[in-house]
Amino acid sequence: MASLGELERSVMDYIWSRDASVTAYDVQAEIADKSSKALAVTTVLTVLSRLEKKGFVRRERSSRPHGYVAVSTRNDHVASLMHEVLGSSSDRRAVLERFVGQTTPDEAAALRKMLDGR
Amino acid sequence: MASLGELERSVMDYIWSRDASVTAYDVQAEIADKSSKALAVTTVLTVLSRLEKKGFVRRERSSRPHGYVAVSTRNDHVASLMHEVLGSSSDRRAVLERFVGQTTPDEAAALRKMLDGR
DNA sequence: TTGTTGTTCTACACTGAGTAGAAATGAATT
DNA sequence: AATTCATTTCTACTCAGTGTAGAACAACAA
Repeated sequence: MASLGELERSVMDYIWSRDASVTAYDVQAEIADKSSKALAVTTVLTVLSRLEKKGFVRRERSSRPHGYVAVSTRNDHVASLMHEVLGSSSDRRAVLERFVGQTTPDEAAALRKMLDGR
Repeated sequence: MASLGELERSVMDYIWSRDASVTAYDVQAEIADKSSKALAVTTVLTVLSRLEKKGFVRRERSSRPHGYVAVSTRNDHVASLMHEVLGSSSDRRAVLERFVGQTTPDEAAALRKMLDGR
């Protein structure tokens, strides 16, 4: 799976935090705000293009400053990543064993409740 | 957390599969065998050094062809990775929800059993 | 048609990872 | 001790990915 650089991640974090579509200028402003880093808008556009290529965002070419939206939610993405990591193992059971073993008690409880739902 | 390149991963896979310590020559032979890729032993040594620096292996300098052992088991490592990914989220519950949602029925059953153990 | 705003193309620098030779080191043997 | 062979370290090259942005191009409004 394609992974993200630091700036790419920042951009995705912002896009994930908004559910409407955002423009390069929005992103630029946000980065300037959060990290006191003044990026050229072309830089942001390059990053957004790469994110589109990697399948993280979809671009709306209809509106004039193009709008960008996340393809999947952040939570779905993280969950997928977890499954991907898990899948890299030959013994999934054993890994899950370790995984729940390293889990806090209330998270374990939450997990149990979720599983009961199914 | 430090991640692994493709060759680094192959090397770790091999080291994880053996529980005794291995030498650069062992690794070299294994790679040659598995991937029909003839690597110089210095290449393997470089990779092993990097893995040591990243904390994935420990080096035994006592024996003459140095021995290398994995610092943690593969399963522990994968489980840690999963926790790391999960930790990158702001809403752990929500992610876990998605995670168990994407789980096969028998894996869910296994999970339930593990949780009952605690 | 011209100016303005937004987008694409191209390019450069930096880092991590794959790769390995040259040089240095350690150990065994004569 | 000097020599030789195995092993390790140092250094260096390449390539891809990412951060970065200017120059060139396209779309639109006045």
